[in-house]
Parts: sequence; structure tokens; C-alpha cells
Amino acid sequence: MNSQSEEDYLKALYHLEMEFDSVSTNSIADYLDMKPSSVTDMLKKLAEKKFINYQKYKGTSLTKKGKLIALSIIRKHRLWETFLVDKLGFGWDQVHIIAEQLEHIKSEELIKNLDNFLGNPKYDPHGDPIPNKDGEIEKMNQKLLVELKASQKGIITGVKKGTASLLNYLDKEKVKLGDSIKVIEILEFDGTYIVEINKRKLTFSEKICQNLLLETND
Amino acid sequence: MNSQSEEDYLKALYHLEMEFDSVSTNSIADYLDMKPSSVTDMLKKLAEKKFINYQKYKGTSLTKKGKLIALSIIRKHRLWETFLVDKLGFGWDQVHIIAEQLEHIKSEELIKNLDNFLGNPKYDPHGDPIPNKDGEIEKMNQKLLVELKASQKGIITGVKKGTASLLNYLDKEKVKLGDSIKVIEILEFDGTYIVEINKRKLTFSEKICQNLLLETND
DNA sequence: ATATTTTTTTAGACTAAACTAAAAATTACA
DNA sequence: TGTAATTTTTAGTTTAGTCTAAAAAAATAT
Ligand SMILES: [Mn+2]
Ligand SMILES: [Mn+2]
Ligand SMILES: [Mn+2]
Ligand SMILES: [Mn+2]
Repeated sequence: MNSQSEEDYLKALYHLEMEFDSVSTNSIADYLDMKPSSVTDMLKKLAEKKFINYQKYKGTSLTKKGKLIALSIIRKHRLWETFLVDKLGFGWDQVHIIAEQLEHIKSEELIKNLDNFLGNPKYDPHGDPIPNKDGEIEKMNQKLLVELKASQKGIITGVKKGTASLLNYLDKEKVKLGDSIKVIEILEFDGTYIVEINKRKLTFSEKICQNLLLETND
Repeated sequence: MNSQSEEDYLKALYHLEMEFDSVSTNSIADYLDMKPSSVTDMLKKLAEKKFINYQKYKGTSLTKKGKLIALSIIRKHRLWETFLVDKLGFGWDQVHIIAEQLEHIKSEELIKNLDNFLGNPKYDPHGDPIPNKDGEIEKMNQKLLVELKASQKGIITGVKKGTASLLNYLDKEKVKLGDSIKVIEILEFDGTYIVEINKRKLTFSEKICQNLLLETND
């Protein structure tokens, strides 16, 4: 059985590998808010367990085994987040810290039953795809709204990391994940987007457009 | 914030205080499957934090503060058990180990919302009362079936510790917690009880009667 | 190509929570 | 009441996971 700490490291490794092409000791330390020396210690242990490929001074990558564990933690995290929002009435922005604890509960049966109870959801409340029990995860064709030109369309799937307040704003504007969005016009002056969502015209600042994630069909 | 281990000790203390009038170091060690020396170490720490009254060689008791924490863990344990059975379809006998982990998740809001989601249940799936958020718990007027005489009545509230298989048996016989039970006849020869539950006559061995808990109205 | 800066690792320390073995206190009983 | 048995505590060890400070390696800049 893996410890909570090991699981958090593997998850961090996975997220960092997604975002950057090389994962350094310092980047892990930053991500987990720990000291690089602590990270080195843990990397040695994870390498010992064959969860990562690690050679000192050379950086790290998850092995197949390590990636599967990371994905199983992510699956649990996102299922619990879905539970908290859909069933317990939490807001989008409140669930992450709680799921950070719940993701470490050990019981295969629990997750199987939770998944069924939730109706086998494909996406979590932030629009992130939920890996299946075999660790398969949908690779999203994600774009930022700011990358679209006038008349292009997409489906709102989420917001960039660290912009929880944007979710709240969308909520207030009655914009939900899964809503279709179409660019009507882009103002040259300040990059403001005029878009249509649910037959309503809305105006989004450039900053919003830089943080709103869409799934597009190209 | 208290550690998982501290919480498990406080809960053990609470249960042992309920069952026996004095709580010894060895009884705690037995209960938690640990060595007495480990228990002594923890008792010192809990005394330091004013969760227990402890004087070496003199035994232990929970302070008001300690009892409140114990009850909050028990509340969480029983609410999670209720969730697992009522919502996720687990059986009575499967939920304890999982709740043993879930009870340590830290979030007031989570428990508040879970409680509402479950419809503010008063009893857990084993028939044990769920403490309220202020740590108030119903003192049950519990009896064993074997204590009843012919023609007396009660409501089935649970089974004694360590008799999970009895719950399964009751399940198979379509007997549920909350069902009313009336003693029809007690066979002198072997102490077998003939009882009526839901208009049906059932026969319970003496062993069953020694382990079946009822709420009575005396 | 060398020196400086940055990154990473090592060495050593600390805390929490467990353990074993031995000592001390308490309890039981002859 | 004194000895033996039992219970409890102490002393010292272990492991996991963190830290600080210093050393070593790698990357960058002159
Ligand atoms: Mn976590
Ligand atoms: Mn999420
Ligand atoms: Mn527990
Ligand atoms: Mn229970």
C-alpha cells in the first residue's frame, strides 16, 4: 500500500509531465510546497518502488506503473469532486481541498460504487476528464477562447488553473460547463470578445478569454 | 488539528468508557491492537493536550474536551456508514473498515452537507445513534432479546459487537433494523425464542437472543 | 575556458508513531 | 505480610517524512 505522501508525489509528477516536457526536482518542490531536499529523498523511494525513472541530476519521469497509480488517484479525486458538487451542493471552488483528502481513501469497491452512484460521469465539476478504472483518460482537444477567431465555435469545458473566481463569475452569468459558445465579434481596440451562449450575447474581456477553456472540433 | 492516530485513541477511550467503568492501558492496547508501551506514550500526549485525565498507574478518563472530539469522530463515522449503505448500496458488514478511514476527513462543511443529504439520520446502519453536531447522543434503553419475557415487545436496533454475521442472517430473513418484535413463547428446553416480526413467526436460538439488541419502552 | 550562479544531492537533525526489552509499580494470594 | 504475578512505565530503537546547511554537479555567463 502506498502512503498518502507517495500518492501526492505521483499525482504531482503526472500533472507536471502534462504541463511541461521535463520535470525537475525544484519544480516538484514548488508544486508541492516542499524543499528540494525532501523531494530528492522521495524520488529515491519512488524509484526504488519502480514508480519513476530517476537518475540523479537527470530529472524524472513516471513509469507505466507509476502513471497508473497517479491516474487512479486523479480518478478518485475527480469522482469525489463530482460527488461534492452534484450531491452535496458544494460550489466549484470549494471542493478541491476536500477531494485532496478523500482521494487517499483505500477501497476499490468504494470507488466502483461511487462511480455508479454518480452515473459514471465523464467530467469533473471543473470540466476535467475523469480517467476510467483502467487509467484511460480522454485527451482533450482544448483551446483557450482567445485562440478562436470570429464565427468559430466551441464547448466550454473549464478554466485555467488558479482562476477559481472566473468560475464564480460564469456561475453568476448563468454560464455552465458544457454550454456551447460562438464568437460573434472581436473588438480590435482591446481584444474584447462578443460571444453567444444559450442565445444570449455576452461580452468577455481579453483576460477572461485567456483563461476560458473550450473543446473545439478541429 | 489532531492526528488520525489521536482521533482513533479518543474514540477507543470513549467506547471503552461506555462498556467498562475503568479503562486500563492494557485494555486500550487490546482494543487498538497495539503494545501497552505505545499506549502509554499516546496517553501522555493526550493528557498534555487536556483531552484526558491521566496519572500514571492510575488509569484514564476523557475530559469534556476529549469526549467532544471523540463524539465528533463517532458522528462522522456513523454518517459515513449511513452514506455507504443508503446511497452506495454497501452491506451492513462492509462499511465499518471504510468508515474507519472516512471519519478522519477534515471539513465541518462536508459533514454538515452530508448530514443534510442523508436526511439527518438518527441511527446508523447498525442501529447505533448518531451524535448531533454538539456532541449530544441518545442514550438508548437497550436490552438484549434474551432479557425479554414472553409477550414483551421491542424494536430491533442492532446486534452486539463482533457479530456481523448475525446481521447477514437477519437480512436473509428479511428482518430489518427498526422492525418491531414480540416474544410469543420461550421454550424451556433450550431457551429458543419464538417471536413475531412483521406478522411472521420466527424461531431464534438462544445464541441469537444473546446478541440481538432491542429498544424497549420500560 | 574559467568563473559564477543555479540546481540538485548529501549529511545530519527532528518529530510522530510505532516497537522491544527491561525496570518499576501495583495487585493478588499464600 | 511478604512474595509472586501482572500491569504499566521507561529507555532506547525504528521508520516515514520532513527540514537546514553544506557539498557537489550542472548550467550560464564572462
Ligand atoms: Mn492528496
Ligand atoms: Mn477538478
Ligand atoms: Mn479511524
Ligand atoms: Mn456503526
